[in-house]
Amino acid sequence: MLKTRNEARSESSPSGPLPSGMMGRYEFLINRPAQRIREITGKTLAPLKISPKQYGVLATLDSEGPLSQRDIGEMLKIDRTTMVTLIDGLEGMSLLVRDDHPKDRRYYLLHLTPAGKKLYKEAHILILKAEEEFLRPLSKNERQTLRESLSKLFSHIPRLEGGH
Amino acid sequence: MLKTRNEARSESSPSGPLPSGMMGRYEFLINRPAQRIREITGKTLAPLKISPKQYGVLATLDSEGPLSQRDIGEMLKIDRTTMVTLIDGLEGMSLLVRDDHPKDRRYYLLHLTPAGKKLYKEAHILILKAEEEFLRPLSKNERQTLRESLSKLFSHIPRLEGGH
DNA sequence: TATTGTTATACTCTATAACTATA
DNA sequence: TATAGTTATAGAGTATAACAATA
Repeated sequence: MLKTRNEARSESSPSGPLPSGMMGRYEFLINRPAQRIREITGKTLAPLKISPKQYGVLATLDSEGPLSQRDIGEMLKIDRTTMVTLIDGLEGMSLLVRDDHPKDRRYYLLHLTPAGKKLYKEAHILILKAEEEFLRPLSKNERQTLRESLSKLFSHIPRLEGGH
Repeated sequence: MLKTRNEARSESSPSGPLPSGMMGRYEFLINRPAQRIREITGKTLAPLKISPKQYGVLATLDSEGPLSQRDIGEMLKIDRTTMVTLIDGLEGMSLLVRDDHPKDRRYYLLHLTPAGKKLYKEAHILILKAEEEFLRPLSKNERQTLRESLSKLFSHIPRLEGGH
């Protein structure tokens, strides 16, 4: 009996034996690659001591900053209370500063420090390598088509679904 | 200032303003749709009082059963200890039974009860509707291409990455 | 009264360690 | 010594509620 199972395991796909009843399910097909790229991204960024979410904050400030914590949270779909810890970490590493807003003292204007911009650039290069590793099974054409389909799915997700 | 932000929010995509620095990142593009289909699937199955993971167990047993808890866990990448609670729930709803294995008393052979098969069929229909809702932005061709690309990514994920 | 940021707390999900019974 | 299942526990991640300062 053990032998039977080992035979089934022996030389199938790298992911091991898969239930045929699940192979057609999009939720199944999309979630494991999603988990996989989260893993790869997390490991890739680990040497820089930032998390994938923190990379997202840096990238957002680099392209859109300065922004308030709320603004970033809305863009990246990260809760206000989660943002606090995230920004605390980045501020502690001197990658960004919390500037007072001149007109409305309720919120900050976050912007990257020179060190923050520098680290973001390094992180960006690592992220591209992580993507390359993730996408390795796909041709250039397949990658482009995948990106377009994911973008369509992404942009049709309603905001505030069960929201705050 | 608030006005500026509200303008930026006013009539963009349903997902709201997005950071241009993140729009090209596959991790970003894949994870939100992945989270979205988890949400849809969870809500869709809620009336049947089963979770998406439990649906996975039912589907796996329907197509591959009988199996041990370990077998199912390996196929669906669910930890042994998580399996216990999952199976407890399904057994409590009389959707499956834990039969003793005739040769090796260390493990069970799980198989669906008639009620389990019936509920699985109902759940399957709901799942197809959930997928339809999720995939609505894509044409038939795009859906097929997406499935193929995700399948390739899926099947190239190495087993036991940081594993047990 | 509403909003930004903060803190404390709770909850969900999952994994780790230790145990049992079997092999 | 190894494996299937179980239990208790701990951890990561995130959300909820209440609060302070400000508008």
